[in-house]
Amino acid sequence: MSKLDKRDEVVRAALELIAELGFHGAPMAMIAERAGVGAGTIYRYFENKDVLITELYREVEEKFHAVLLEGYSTKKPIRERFLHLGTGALRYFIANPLEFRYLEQFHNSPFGVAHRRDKLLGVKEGCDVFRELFDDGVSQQVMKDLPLVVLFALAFGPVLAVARDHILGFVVLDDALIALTIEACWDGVKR
Amino acid sequence: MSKLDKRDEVVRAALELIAELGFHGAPMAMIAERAGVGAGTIYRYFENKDVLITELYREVEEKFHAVLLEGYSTKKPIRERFLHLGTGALRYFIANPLEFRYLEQFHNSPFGVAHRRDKLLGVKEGCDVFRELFDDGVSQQVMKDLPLVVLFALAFGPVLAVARDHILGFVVLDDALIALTIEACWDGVKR
DNA sequence: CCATAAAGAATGAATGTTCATTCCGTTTTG
DNA sequence: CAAAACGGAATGAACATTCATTCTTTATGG
Repeated sequence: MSKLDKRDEVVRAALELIAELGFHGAPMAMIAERAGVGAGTIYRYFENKDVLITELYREVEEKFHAVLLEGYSTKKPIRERFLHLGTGALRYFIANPLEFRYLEQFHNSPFGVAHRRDKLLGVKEGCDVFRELFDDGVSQQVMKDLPLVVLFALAFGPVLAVARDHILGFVVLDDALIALTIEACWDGVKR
Repeated sequence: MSKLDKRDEVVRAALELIAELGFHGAPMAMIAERAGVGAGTIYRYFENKDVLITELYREVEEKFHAVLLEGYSTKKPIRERFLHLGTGALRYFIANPLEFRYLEQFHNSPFGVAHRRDKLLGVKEGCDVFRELFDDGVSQQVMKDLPLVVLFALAFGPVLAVARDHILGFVVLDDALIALTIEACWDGVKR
């Protein structure tokens, strides 16, 4: 196994175990075993568990943003852009439950709050796509005149909630239902 | 301090510390100290930490439901009922940030998933108020014809999201903004 | 009404466990 | 062969829980 393979195995194992068991349910020894690696080896690639967690978050988020922005254009009309991002996000979460659960774990943790603060105050790439969409929507009078944060909640609160419910098996979201759900989110933000 | 006082102090301390620091950031010793009580004393009232956590959840949820149902009547029109529950919930969360954070902690934990499953399958009092509202809304063709779970997500996903943002200081929700937010949620579920 | 004993409650130091991290002998690589 | 990578036992800190002891309340008898 090459050097990079090992790092990847650690990251994969951490994703699987933390998504399923949470940060505190997934000890380093367990991650090492799942990765087929000695416990000490993890520390050759990550200074400590916090760094592993944060780095893994970065990778998961980056991959998510990349997929989301495929075929996205700020030239298209607001509504179309909104539906693109909404269905894209929901589809992605459903297709990648481990990533979704990991992102949720991260957001509902001390890590998450700090990170969120950075995102809203400073400018983090990926976030400005949303900010831009909502800014445009408001200034073009297509969306309700509400604070950015509220529009964000109206748009993505339901997406996260249904993704969770789908992954936990409380509902089955097929393509038709995904489309209807995102349309309903649009009804929430549109003027 | 009487017997009941001591139990109450433990519950209060646990609420404060767990809301702020999470289940894993709030050791029993710390809860005991904050409660002004010996570490062993907690175990006279709660078999172990899990029981304390679950029992505290029960109490917090019960209080929340009681407040929510003040002045609520299933006789009123759907929209009015929806706005009552929505604004009621949002106001309550904003006025009681500790309770809100605690509920969030609980939901995003292994405890929470089991609890949620029970709620959706079996019938837990308090939950049927929502179920009934959405059932009525759909059958009277006032709401979109979507699965209960999706309607629930559309209605309360945004409420939880903005409550979180308000409590973390990312937005200030006054009465006017609360009303606008819940109206927007209504736009999401209404036909 | 007091003295005394029994029961109940409370305490916090001690225990055992779990875990992140380190250390050092071994293996692989270049 | 030297250097880097690796493994996994060893270490020490943090934590939930226990339990022998102390304190408080209540009951009893004179």
